[in-house]
Amino acid sequence: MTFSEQIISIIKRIPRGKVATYGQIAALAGNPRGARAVIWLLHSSSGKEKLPWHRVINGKGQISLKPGQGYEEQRVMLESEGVEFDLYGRVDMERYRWKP
DNA sequence: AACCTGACTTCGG
DNA sequence: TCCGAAGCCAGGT
Repeated sequence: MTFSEQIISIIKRIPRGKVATYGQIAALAGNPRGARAVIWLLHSSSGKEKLPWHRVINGKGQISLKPGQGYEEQRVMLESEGVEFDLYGRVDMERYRWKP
């Protein structure tokens, strides 16, 4: 299994209504420092691999996409799964973080 | 092989 | 708790 394949399979395991951080995924794939590599993968494979990319957010518990660049879409996707956002667009990690 | 990019993370002030 | 700087990874050019 290559690092990239690990990332793909891991993201596919994230259950509905839960979210994971880039760093968390990288760590599960065996590379605690590979958060940025995860980003690259989402860019290259989110379309063809049918990944639940919307369940991946940053460590602060918020969506990293900019409004008009996919932010709204991701937020709607998550809310439709039951994930709630506060006034600052952050989610309660203690409650929604995916714990494998 | 060097350099750049990207939806990050961590640490110090 | 918030902001900026520095560090890190994989793939493409």
